[in-house]
Order: sequence, then C-alpha cells, then structure tokens
Amino acid sequence: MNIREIAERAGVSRSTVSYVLSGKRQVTEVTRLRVMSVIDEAGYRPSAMARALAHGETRTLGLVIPPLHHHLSSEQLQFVGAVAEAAADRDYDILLSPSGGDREEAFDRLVGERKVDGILLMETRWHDRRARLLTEMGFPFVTIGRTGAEREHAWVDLDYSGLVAESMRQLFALGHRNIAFINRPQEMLDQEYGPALRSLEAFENARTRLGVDGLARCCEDSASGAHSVIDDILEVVPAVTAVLTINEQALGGVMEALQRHGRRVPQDVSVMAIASVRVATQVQPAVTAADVPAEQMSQQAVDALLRRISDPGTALEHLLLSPSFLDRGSVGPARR
Amino acid sequence: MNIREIAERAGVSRSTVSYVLSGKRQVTEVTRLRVMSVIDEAGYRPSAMARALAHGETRTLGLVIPPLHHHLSSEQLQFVGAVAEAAADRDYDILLSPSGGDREEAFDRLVGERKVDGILLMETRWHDRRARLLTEMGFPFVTIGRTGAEREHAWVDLDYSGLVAESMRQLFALGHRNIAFINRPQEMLDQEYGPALRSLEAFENARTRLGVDGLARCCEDSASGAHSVIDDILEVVPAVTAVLTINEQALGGVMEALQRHGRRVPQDVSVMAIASVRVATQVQPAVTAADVPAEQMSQQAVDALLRRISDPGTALEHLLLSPSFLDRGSVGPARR
DNA sequence: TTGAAAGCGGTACCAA
DNA sequence: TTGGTACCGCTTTCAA
Repeated sequence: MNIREIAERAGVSRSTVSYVLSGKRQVTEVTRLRVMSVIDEAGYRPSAMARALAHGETRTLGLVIPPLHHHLSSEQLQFVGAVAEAAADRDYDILLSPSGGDREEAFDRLVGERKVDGILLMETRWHDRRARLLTEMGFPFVTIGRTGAEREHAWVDLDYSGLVAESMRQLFALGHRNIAFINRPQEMLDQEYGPALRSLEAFENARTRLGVDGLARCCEDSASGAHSVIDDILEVVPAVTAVLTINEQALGGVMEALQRHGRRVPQDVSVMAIASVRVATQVQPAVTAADVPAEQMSQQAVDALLRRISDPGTALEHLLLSPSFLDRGSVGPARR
Repeated sequence: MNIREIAERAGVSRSTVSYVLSGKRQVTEVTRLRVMSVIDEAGYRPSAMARALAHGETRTLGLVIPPLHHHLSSEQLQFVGAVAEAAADRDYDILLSPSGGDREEAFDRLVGERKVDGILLMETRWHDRRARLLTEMGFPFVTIGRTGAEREHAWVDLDYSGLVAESMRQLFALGHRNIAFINRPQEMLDQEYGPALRSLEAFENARTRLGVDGLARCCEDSASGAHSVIDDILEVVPAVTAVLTINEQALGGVMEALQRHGRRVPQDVSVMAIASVRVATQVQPAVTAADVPAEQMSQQAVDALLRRISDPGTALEHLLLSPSFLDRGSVGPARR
C-alpha cells in the first residue's frame, strides 16, 4: 500500500495525498475528507524511508553507548531508556550504536550512511575520538558529559566539581575535619573519565582550601569493592568522620561495610553521595545525596540536539546541572 | 557526495559503481581498482536510506523496551546493550521503541512506517497486545520471554519452571523441608509477567510434590523491599532453612536482612537464586545461582530474527535455555 | 485548488 | 564486461 494507490482510490493525484498528510498546502475540506477516509480504510502509513530520502531527514537520532565489557552501571543505562522516551515524545526514534574500543563500524554507519539526523554521545572521555570526528565533520551532536574540548560542542553535564565542593563545605560546617572520598574505579580515572577526574580534583582542592585531613580512593563498581576500600580507609585513617562518594554502585557496600566495622551512620560516620534517587533511597540507611537526574538530562540533551539540527548556526549550548543535596539523615555533626 | 558523482569521476556508469560496491557482478580488476580509489579518495559511503528504499530492507531491527516507569531492572537493561552488540556484529542497527502503557506511537512507527526489518520484543506479558498485532500482520519478530501465545511466534526464554524445580530438588536432597520463595513484585504478577508466573507455579508444584513446607512472597525490586519480606518470612515461618529467589534486585537486601536477623549463610539458611553472574557474585556472601545469560540470549534472539526475516517460511524457533546452578557456597545441608 | 513531473540516491534488469 | 534506465515511495516546485 503506497501513496499512488491511495491517490487512485481517492481519485486525486499523489501530491494531493501528500499535502493532505503534511498539511503544507490548502486542500478543500471535501477532498481532504475523501482522502483521509481512504487512508484510514486502507490503514495506510507513508514509508519512513521514502520520506527520509525525499525530504532529507530521517527523524532518527543516534545514541552511542559504551560496549558491554566496559563498566556500564545500570544507572548509566537508565539514560538509554530516558533518552529513548524523550525522543519518542518528540516523534523521533533512537538508533543505538555500541561504540568505543574496537567496534566503530556501527558508529561509522550512523554518520557515514546518514542513518540519523544527529547524535547523542554518552560516557565521553577527555580525549574522545568520536567527538573529535563529529566536530570535524560538522555533524550535529550533543554529549552527555563533557570532553576535553568542551567549547567545541554542545553538552549537558552534571557539575561534579561544584557538587563535591559543596558537600565538602557542608561537612566542614558540621565540624568534619577528616573526610574520605570514594571514587569510581582506577581504570576509569586512567581513561580520563570526566566525573572521576573532576570530582577527585575538587576533593583535593577543597581539602587543601579547608585544611581538612582525609584521603581519596578508587573503588570497583560493586559492593565487594566497597568493602575492601572501607577496610583500607578505616585502617589508614581510623579517625575518619565522613565519607563522600560518587560511586553509586558501591554505595550499598559502603553502608554494609561501615556497619560491619561497628560505625553507625550518622552518629559515628556521615555519608554523602552523588547518586540516583533510586540507589540513595534503597540502601540501608538511606543516604543524603545529590541526584543524578537522568531523565531531565536526557530530555535536555535531546532538545538541545534537535535545536542544533534545525538551527546549526546558533551558539553551542552548554548545560551544567547542579542538583541540591537531599537530606536523608545520613549526615550529622562530626563525632568529637 | 553520491553515486553519480563517483561514477563521473571514475568515468564509469552508476551501475558499475553499485556493482563494485556490492560485488554482485563481475567487474574487471582495473576498473574495480579505479572506482575504489575514487571512492576512498572521496570518502564516499552509500546512503542507507536510498539503499533501503531501492533494495527493500533497512538493515535495522526494532527493539521494544518497556517504559521507564515500569521496573526497568538493570537485568533488563543488560539485554539492551547485549542486543545492540549482537546486532552490530551482524551489521545491523537497533532502533529503540519505548512501548507498553500509553506510548504506542513509537511502536506503530516502527512497523507502520517500515523503519525496521524485524522486531525484538522484551518484557512480554501473557496477553501481549504487541505480539498479537505483529502476529496478525505477519511481521517478523522474536520475543525474549514467552507470551501466552507461545506457539504463534518465535521466542527465546529462560526455563524458569525447570530451574525452580531443579533448585527445589537440590534443596530437598540436602534435607531442606522448609523453603521460602521470593518473587518479583506483586504488580508484575498481576500483569502476568511470565517469569514471575511460571516460577511461582513451579515452586508450589514442587512444594506439593516433595511435601515441603514454606511460603512464597512477592517482593519489591529493591534492598528495602527484601528487608521487609525477610522480616515477614522469618516471622511467619521462623523454621525456614532455605530461600530461593528470582528477584536479583532484591538479592543484596536478602543477604543483609538474613545477617541482620543473625542467620548465617549457609549454616543457618541456604540461599539460591536465578540472577545474573554480576549480581550473584557481588553480593556478600556470593550466591549459588543459575545465570541469566543475557548476552547469549540476545545473540540467539537476533540470529533467530534474522533467520525469520530471510526465511519467513520456516518453522518458528523456540529456544528454552536452562543454565545450571553454579555453586558459590551459599547452599548447604539443612540445619536440624 | 489541484495535477504533472522532476528529483532524493541507490539497485538491478535488459541490452549492447 | 559495461551502460542505460526503470523502478523504490515520497516531497515539492512549476503549471494549469
């Protein structure tokens, strides 16, 4: 069933059918109704491919996701669902491209074969080949998380630096003078993963500025990773009174491990985190944290991308989100 | 840059360029090389849309995912990544369609506008509107997880019934006569979610058959959900010696809660699960479990779908996987 | 207000 | 071994 057949059945030309569907030109109400009834009766829907070819836009966005063997935390994956929904709300579809590491064919297919109108890049690194490539090609894209070339492209990101600094201020104000920071795994730091990098830097800066003791540790994205890191921290700095982490995969393990060591939260140790609401509320006890607002970020990334596609000339959008810390009772004054 | 331009630069016809690219007809080595060098020099890649239109296939598969407000467990999301990789390995792309609930437009777009060659359906329910629709339309699709109409379409599924029965046998053999089963949330049962349904049934059957005491409980997909369920179970049946669960989101909470109640694993209580390796190994202590082999299932689903697309006439493939339980030490003889 | 026809960028058949 | 050309199904300009 194609547009020609509809045209014949309705006794009009193909262009009239097209205009009835697009509304881009006046059509007498009577013919419009006739055409519409034929369309409904036939259950006709225009071919997306043909439209894309003629019209020059696919109404599809590419989403580049990291390959499985990388640590894609389940919460990173929430972005995938959120992006798909945000796009669907705007009548766009999302084409997935597992990329990074050795599998770049899918990525090349998306841009090279023009299967998509624009691209969303997530899990970006400081030196990001794909971002560089897209910039060079002038292909519309937005990253979720910055790269080292942040002025060169549009992005949406969480202000890890600011959030870490803010939490350090809050802890300091409560009398904490010995604070531990639990980061993402060492290898992510090695790969110049933005949040790990910026958070660590902000932690060390705040520590120096405020004159606070403590230490930073990388930690595997797992409960068991958290157990060993807490063991390590309590051995090296038994006097620690607060723990700050951006590793939500480890958060549950952190709470367990502290309990195992007989440290009560918040009486003995305060815990603060940057983590999704889900994780922060599900651990026992719940943790005072700044949300990672995946849905909001995804929507804004999609909107920013659609704007870049329709107005490639306008200024690049840079959106730094800084959600506030929600008190869930895991933070208290420092034990003397 | 299009095929005409390449043809002109190489001094051949468009068809020759096309044949050089597809290899569907003999081309003299010398012209082949000439054409290839022009192509490389120009960085030319044929337009996917034009090819799709002419050739009648999009080389894209649709993946229908449940909307966010449903319980998008990390386990489910692993499938998304795994399916994308499996497809990429076969030079196919994956188009995401959030569906279920009130958002069906994206789904209709995929099939109605023929954006994809076939569809993978996940999170299927017993009565599944989408599966029914696709069956009626004769559209190629494969489900990950069965529906009530399992003979009507191809599927890949985990044998929850068999696995639950098997674990009950193993526990029985170890002397357990009082076994609790922890299911997915009540609402998933209400929605006739296959694994929840079949597992519960298998549990009750085994209990009757073996003459074992115990009880089944639904449980929210979270640690806190697990805590209350374990509280409940230990209050109702203090003599319980084994816990079996298919709720991997709750597994960590189950272990914590047992510990909180002073029950050691496996000395006081044995724990068995159907869960991803990642979760089963990350909880403390690790749990003896049957893997949910997401990667394997995704690959097989993609392959089955590609076969359906190329040979729509062949028999529907039904693939029931039954991974074996991997001993991680959380199961022991029943305490007397 | 509507129709005819030239694209969009490929594929593949029919000739040569 | 290669070229010419009629599609694929839709959009949009130009004419009527």
